[in-house]
Amino acid sequence: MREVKIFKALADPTRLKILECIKNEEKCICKIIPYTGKSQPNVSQHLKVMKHAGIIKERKDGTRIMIKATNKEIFKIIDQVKRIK
Amino acid sequence: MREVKIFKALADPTRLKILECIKNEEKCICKIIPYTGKSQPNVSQHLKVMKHAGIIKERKDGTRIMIKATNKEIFKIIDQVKRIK
DNA sequence: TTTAAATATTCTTATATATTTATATTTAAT
DNA sequence: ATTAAATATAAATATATAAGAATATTTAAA
Repeated sequence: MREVKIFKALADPTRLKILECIKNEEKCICKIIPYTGKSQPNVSQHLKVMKHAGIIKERKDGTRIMIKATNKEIFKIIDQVKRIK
Repeated sequence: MREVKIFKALADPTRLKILECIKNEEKCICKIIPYTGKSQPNVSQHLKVMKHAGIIKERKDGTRIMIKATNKEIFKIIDQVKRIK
């Protein structure tokens, strides 16, 4: 069930923070790490979860890896959930 | 973080099935149980999770408890996630 | 007021997930 | 070729969540 995988990917504060960080522009992982306040391996794991759910994708830029949302629709969904009720 | 709680409430196949069951009409828990194919205590726990997230509410009708979504917006959100990408 | 139906709670176990620490890999520049 | 920066992986641990089994509670009706 793909929906479940997507909802799970969104059901974590650190991952929502990462998405917030890449909401307006593609970002290097090295920028995402300090934004979340978490360790590098921890952020790496969270990115993996979102990658497997298909909600983010990456692009190599030398040593750096740039992350962006696969589909901007995901931000609308998050906003709708925030506004609910 | 209320969003996280809502996403967690949606991140489970049994709970999505329960929501699907009450999508069009308020339903008695006794109808929801066979629909999910899970045990009564298990369904009771899942309902509790969704109640605490604020996405469903209940109404007593004699011995029965009728369940419905607090806000129909939740179904739109689920549909959007299903259609993503 | 006892009984049966519907539902909740508690306890236990199994599994999944998040986090940390340590180490490995990759790439570009020297 | 070596090194440094960026990132990934692995292993260990802690915590959360799901599910089953047993029992308790509530309510209406007999």
